[in-house]
Amino acid sequence: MTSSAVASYHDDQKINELVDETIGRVADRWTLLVIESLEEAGPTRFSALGRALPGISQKMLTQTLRQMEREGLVSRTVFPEVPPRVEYALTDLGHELAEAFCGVWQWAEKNVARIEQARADYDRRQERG
Amino acid sequence: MTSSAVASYHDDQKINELVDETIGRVADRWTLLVIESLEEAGPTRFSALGRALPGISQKMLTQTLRQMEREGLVSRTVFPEVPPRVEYALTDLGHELAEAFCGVWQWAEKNVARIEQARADYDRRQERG
DNA sequence: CCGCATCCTGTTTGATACTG
DNA sequence: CAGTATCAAACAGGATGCGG
Repeated sequence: MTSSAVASYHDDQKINELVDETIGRVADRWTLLVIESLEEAGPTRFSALGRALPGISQKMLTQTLRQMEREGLVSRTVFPEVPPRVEYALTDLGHELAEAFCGVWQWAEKNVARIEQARADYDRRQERG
Repeated sequence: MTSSAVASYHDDQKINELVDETIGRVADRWTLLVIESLEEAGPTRFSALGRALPGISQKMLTQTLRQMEREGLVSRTVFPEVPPRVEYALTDLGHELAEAFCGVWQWAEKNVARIEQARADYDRRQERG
């Protein structure tokens, strides 16, 4: 914390709430996939992003991008052309988040088999019990 | 995200879907808080966990723990006593996930101010435009 | 003490149609 | 192309009461 304000117990509480809230927004399904896609492909236009995220609706894509823009994770650039073109890109903050999520992503990748196994075991136990 | 992670992503769509699904489950609000709480406090019983997570309902706590148990993130131990006692603890897999999430947690903690600022800027821009 | 079953409500999401 | 508007459907979540 770089804040010059007095660091009190209550400040810590407030910060934890902010952290929780932030993670809650950022840990969203589509947000994660958008981050991944932009990190991988660089600046991408709206329709291309939609194609890159199978199953997302236009509405959810718009909503997700707006929220991410508000959080400062992506930038939105409108090109005054015909037909219109809008490109989305990760900001520095967004890029740093992508890197932070790397650990979770790798964990998931590395442990897919263990998780599948755990589910299978659990479900089998349920069927019997 | 590392290039190897991205490469794997391209290599196997099935695994990617599993990874997405897994992250979707794990990125859940209560799941994160439960992981944090168990990582910090060690094995904890149901009611104590409820007290440690202000705002969670009994239903959501049960639901979250069941799902985590199914994914192999927590273990559930019933002590045949009167009154009944049930303790939850992180498995190795759960512990590793907690460590992986450290990066995201630290990112959020470190950037609370930047995000707040980004939101304020965005909202101000909206008011004008 | 633990936690499942039920009911009920508010939010989230998808489909569709329309605008600049 | 890049959205917005609207409506219905689906789902998450809370409250309550019961059972092991």
